[in-house]
Amino acid sequence: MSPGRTAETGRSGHPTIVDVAREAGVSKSLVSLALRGDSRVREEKRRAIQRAADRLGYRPNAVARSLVSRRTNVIGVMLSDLHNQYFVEVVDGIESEAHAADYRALINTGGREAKREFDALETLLQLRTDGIILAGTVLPAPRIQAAASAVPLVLVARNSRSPSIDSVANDDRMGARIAVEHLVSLGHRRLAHVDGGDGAGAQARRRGFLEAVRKAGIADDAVVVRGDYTEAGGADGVDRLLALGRPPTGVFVANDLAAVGAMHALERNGFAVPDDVSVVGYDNTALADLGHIDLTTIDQPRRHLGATAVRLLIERLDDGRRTARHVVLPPRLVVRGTTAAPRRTRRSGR
Amino acid sequence: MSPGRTAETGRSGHPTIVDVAREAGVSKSLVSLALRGDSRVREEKRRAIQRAADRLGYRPNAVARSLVSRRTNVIGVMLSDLHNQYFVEVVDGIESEAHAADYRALINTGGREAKREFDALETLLQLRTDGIILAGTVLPAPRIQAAASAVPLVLVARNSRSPSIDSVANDDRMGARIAVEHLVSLGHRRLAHVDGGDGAGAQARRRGFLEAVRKAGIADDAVVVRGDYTEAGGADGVDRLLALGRPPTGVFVANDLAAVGAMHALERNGFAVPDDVSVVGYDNTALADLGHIDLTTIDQPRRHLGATAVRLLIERLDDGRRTARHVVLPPRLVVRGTTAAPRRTRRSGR
DNA sequence: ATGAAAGCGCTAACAG
DNA sequence: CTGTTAGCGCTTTCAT
Repeated sequence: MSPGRTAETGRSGHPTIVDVAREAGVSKSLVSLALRGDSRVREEKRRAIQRAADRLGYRPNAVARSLVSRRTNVIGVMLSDLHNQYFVEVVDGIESEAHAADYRALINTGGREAKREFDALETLLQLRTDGIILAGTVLPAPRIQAAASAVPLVLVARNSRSPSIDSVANDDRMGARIAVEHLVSLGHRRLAHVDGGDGAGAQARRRGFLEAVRKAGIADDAVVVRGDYTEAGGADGVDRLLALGRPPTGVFVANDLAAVGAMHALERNGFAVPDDVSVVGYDNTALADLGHIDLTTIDQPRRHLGATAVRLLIERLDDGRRTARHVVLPPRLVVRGTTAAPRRTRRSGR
Repeated sequence: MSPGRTAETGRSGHPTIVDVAREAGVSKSLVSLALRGDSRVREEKRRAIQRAADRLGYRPNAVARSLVSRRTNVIGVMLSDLHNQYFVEVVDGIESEAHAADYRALINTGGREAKREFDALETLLQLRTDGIILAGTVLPAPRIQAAASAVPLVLVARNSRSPSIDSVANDDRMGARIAVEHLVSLGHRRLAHVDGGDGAGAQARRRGFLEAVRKAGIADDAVVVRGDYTEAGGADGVDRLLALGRPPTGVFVANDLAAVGAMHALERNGFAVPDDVSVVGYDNTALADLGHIDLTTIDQPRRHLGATAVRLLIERLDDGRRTARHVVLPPRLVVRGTTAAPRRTRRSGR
């Protein structure tokens, strides 16, 4: 059907470098050099070879190329969970940085199940990806350690206990402190934290909250209730909080999704946000930016997190770094409509 | 450091089949057979070889294996945009179905930019993935056609014009009809549609809306205004709608995100949802299920869409199908809190 | 049941 | 500048 499809192309269907060589009347090594733009091939020949390749619809076989060059030029990314909006932007950062360094990123997910995550990681390992990024994994440390001994590996959003593995994370403790400081500066003195249970970073956020209220001298009026990173977790946390009596005027919730649940529960119980209670979330996901929600939250530099992970890999791959690095990126406050001064403090005119 | 790391492992770092053969005192072909569980290898030998492999930490090199077997056992997935929650669940379906058929799925994204999508697709092609799934791509038809001539390929959420390419999609027209029928059955007679511009499936949804209002005999009171698949698009659409005067009592918005924007705009203009105006979205994303939002919407069987795409691929890969198939999956209504009978029709007691 | 040899498509010395 | 020769790590006849 298509023109120029007359040449034989081997039984695999795809034309190979040998087909191109025959078509152009040169040796296959010359084709190899020419196609990769080697300077010692005469321009005229190079063009002729390129034309022959185009005529045949030749496409380099990355598999064969990788086998001999011993590098795939791909960075494998194992994501625990794509449903978490958070990781999507991390991936953005990974892809653009990888692209800039002439690597491609290939993604895999494990759905927060150790077994599936293990398979996903193993796949990447067998594929001989040049480096691996593990984002938000629930894999046990020894497994990660073992993988890291076979290929450069960096952990995103999980502090590596073993100091030998590269990692890049957000400073969750600082983020929690910033949230509290914001509420305090608004005049709030009675604060609560609906925590993230044992989700990633939840412990650090809890600790940051505690530190900050202590520093502000309002620790006696502060309370932490259990929650998790889901909408229901946030709502339940608020219910638990309200059952304690003496409701706070400001609530810091472990993440945005839970904060939305918390707001809903608050309103259901007759508390207006932010008039009666101010709410601060964490992560600055797309959710927080919805007009309906308009949530004050703590932003993590997600794209930057992803880009940094790639850079760490490349430092090992191309620059020969051998010792581990642990990068911690600072979060930042994004003020929206769910925080305001507490009622009793507000001036009537405003 | 680690025990058993004394054996030589070739200069590439990873032990190979040859290392295992030497360690076990057999030939490399026997190792190859044994490791893949071939029945003509004596059980005793098989175990000895397996032990040798474990001792060395041998891990098969998928690159080498693919080169000779001419298959990679991977399905490449090019996703236009991970930010769209919609695709995430499609991926779930893809991954689980692929896994069940002993394939792995590797994902790539193109960010809705033709240039980047092209690169992503080319990467998958050079990697010689056994099949390719294109989900929500903006790539021009000829490009897709060309790729499809090199490898089995299926389109998700985009009807292939060229009847030679497999596709699986949602019946958007039917979905729109169902939305209208729901509103009509509630008693609404004055309907509007904030459309999705030229987003994927937007045209079909618009057409379905028009068909349904015609069939219900309320076409004269129906209006379509332009919007797009974003929150702002939905809000702007409502503004445009209200500017027309004579507001509708029911609005069908092109997707959930835009519906949220529409609701916000409606409320900003003093219309209560659903008391004054009912709103129906499309896609049934996680957003719609939030307590705060609680949006009536049309559900697409997303996981099923993804799983079907994999099945279509496998039919070609393993069952030798040669002619194209176009699968269309039916959507379904999910009633939540944003739809109710129009005010003037409601009985006072209720 | 096991081993020897050939070769997948490509790159990389090494010669001319 | 260009062609020849070896492999990369693995599977696969084909002998034994």
